[in-house]
Amino acid sequence: MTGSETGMRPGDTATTGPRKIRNIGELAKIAGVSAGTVSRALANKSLVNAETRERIQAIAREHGFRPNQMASKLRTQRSNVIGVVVPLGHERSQHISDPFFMTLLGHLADGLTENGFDLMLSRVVPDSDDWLDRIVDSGMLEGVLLIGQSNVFDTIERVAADYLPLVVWGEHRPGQVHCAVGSDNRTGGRLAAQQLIDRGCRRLAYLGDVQPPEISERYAGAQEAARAAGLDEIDLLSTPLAADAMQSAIAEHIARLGDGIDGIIAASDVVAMTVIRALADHDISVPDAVAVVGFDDLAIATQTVPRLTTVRQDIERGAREMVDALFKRIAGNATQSVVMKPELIVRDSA
Amino acid sequence: MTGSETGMRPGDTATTGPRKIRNIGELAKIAGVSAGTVSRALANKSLVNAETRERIQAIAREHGFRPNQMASKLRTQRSNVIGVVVPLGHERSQHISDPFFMTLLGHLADGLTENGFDLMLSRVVPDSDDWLDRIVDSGMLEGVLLIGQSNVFDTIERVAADYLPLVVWGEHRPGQVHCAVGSDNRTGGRLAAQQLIDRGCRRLAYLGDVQPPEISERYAGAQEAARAAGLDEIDLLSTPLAADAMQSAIAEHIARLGDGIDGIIAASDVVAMTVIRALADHDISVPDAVAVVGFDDLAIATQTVPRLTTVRQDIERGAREMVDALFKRIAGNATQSVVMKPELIVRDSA
DNA sequence: TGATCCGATGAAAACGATTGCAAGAAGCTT
DNA sequence: AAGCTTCTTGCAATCGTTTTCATCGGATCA
Repeated sequence: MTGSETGMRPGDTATTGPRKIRNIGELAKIAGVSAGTVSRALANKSLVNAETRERIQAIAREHGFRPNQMASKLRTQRSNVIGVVVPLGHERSQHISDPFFMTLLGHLADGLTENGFDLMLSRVVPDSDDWLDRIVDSGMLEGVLLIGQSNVFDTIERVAADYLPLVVWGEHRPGQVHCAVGSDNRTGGRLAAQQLIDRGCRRLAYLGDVQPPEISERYAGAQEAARAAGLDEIDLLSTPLAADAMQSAIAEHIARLGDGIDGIIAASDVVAMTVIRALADHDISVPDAVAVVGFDDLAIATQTVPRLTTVRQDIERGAREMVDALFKRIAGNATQSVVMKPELIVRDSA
Repeated sequence: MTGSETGMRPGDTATTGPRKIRNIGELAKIAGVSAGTVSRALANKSLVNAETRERIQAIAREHGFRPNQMASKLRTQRSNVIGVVVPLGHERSQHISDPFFMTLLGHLADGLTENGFDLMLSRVVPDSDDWLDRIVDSGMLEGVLLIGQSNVFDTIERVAADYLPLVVWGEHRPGQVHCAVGSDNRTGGRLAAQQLIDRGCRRLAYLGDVQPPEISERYAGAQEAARAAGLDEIDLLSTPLAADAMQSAIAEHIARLGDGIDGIIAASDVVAMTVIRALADHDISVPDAVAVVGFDDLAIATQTVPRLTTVRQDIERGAREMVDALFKRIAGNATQSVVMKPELIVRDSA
């Protein structure tokens, strides 16, 4: 591409030496003005004469000079950085490679960059109990987005009590302090179970880890539906959500499935996919012998064989809601939690 | 939920007022020492008397005070932040939700946090041609990891010429300036094709987007194997790598597959999975009628039906190599590119 | 003509930590 | 008792911007 052979910066002309400008003061000297003027010129403030402004910007461009952000952030007390934090409370290795999380992260990244914010990513193993405090008053972040409540709901509540610009993906419990964005998981769980019941399943099992509130609500919802239909209690086959551990756990569950289970509710699409794979290992046909419902409606849900019947969360909208709420809170206005209606998507697995 | 009603910070005692300490100077006043001493005490320097050090730390803990990072970073000229950048050159919407990328990102996050670095994530649509310059001399980053060369190889070369702490995931071309970590994609492509040839396939197709060097090398490698075996040229069925566009493109390719193609080489596992799904739509059995080989060996490769035969890249090791190389470069030592040997993993799809 | 006002610029004070240097106190040596 | 370390600590400069306030020339107004 242009200039790649000479190693020039994009704005370098052949005439000017590439001597680096280290700070606004040096540039000021070259331009024959004061540092203040340079600062204003580079920020495109109208206070400086249009002509000098352009001259200064030209010099900056030629030398590939960009003002030091750290100094700027320090002076203005605004970092334009949002922390996106994944608490790995119940599972050390989960999540960051989890497609659901990735999808959400992608949309968050879009929303934040559109608004001129950078995104600082942290995976945290919440040990010391002030993990969130450390993040919140590191002085680097304008706001924090938390992905999932994991098993640290109470910590979140405590911190949210004095820290406004915090928005969490997860469940909203009545009376909770922190602003959460998420789906109505209980309804979602009910939808999943109902679909199985409607297609004639009589004995259901739930595969997931009920530590995170989102997941346990889904289980509770499913349980409600089963009860309402006069079915037996839904078996809870506890399943870690981290990819590797999940796989073996599910394999075991399926291996000793036996006793007449004909419908499986999976805590997520990833679990559902793994379940289907495990069932295939035992030559159990889906959905004929056992029907399977997922949760999330990720991109992969349409790519499995058979395609997943699943409860859809609108992740893109969720990301938008999180970003919106965060900006309102940064501006100083509290916001309500957002609970989105989940939707059952019927495909082939149930 | 401890303390959530009173809004106390974790270390607050009941006796001290929760009056916030704003900076090191105020803390110094409270402790009856100078700011310098506080700074040293909080940094655990041995120069301060052990007793005063503890006293100062105790006060800090009580008031939940943490020194302002921006000021610290400005003064020390070290940010302890690494930029992880995804250039979306050829496809605006790809990647960040791409499981391969996510997996790599997860391992990078681990490697960086273990070393006490934060991770700043950017998706960039390289338009203005100084996108990378902007990132590199934003003054916020100690180093940059680039995920994928996309179609911006030349820009990377130009910037890498004067910016040492830059490591890229991707292909290493002979004589290239920038340090890349990646697989031997040509060999990988050859392995994939050879597997198909060995099991008797006679007419092969390649599904992928050949703009990114990694991908085009895989195609080239496959082509070599086909040629060596005396087969026809491998059809290149151009396929975008962004999830949504990919799906429809693949559906179309498969729909008019017809003419005797019996082996498909997919640019990635995600492509392979989508292909298998599309084949199922046409009741074409895998691997009997058409065999499919993927690339990456992601977690999903073992979960599909049938399981993917694929060319494995060791992503975890790749992340480690990237982080190691970056740290060496931050320390001022140039590093060589790392080209990892790919490995064929035979499962059920070919 | 003198009083205002305006637009453009410079000087200097923040922002909040870190750190080299110097100095004071103690302890030791001779 | 003078001279030397050895510890601790304070002072003040520094990192590089941003922004308030003052200034100054020139234009406008009465």
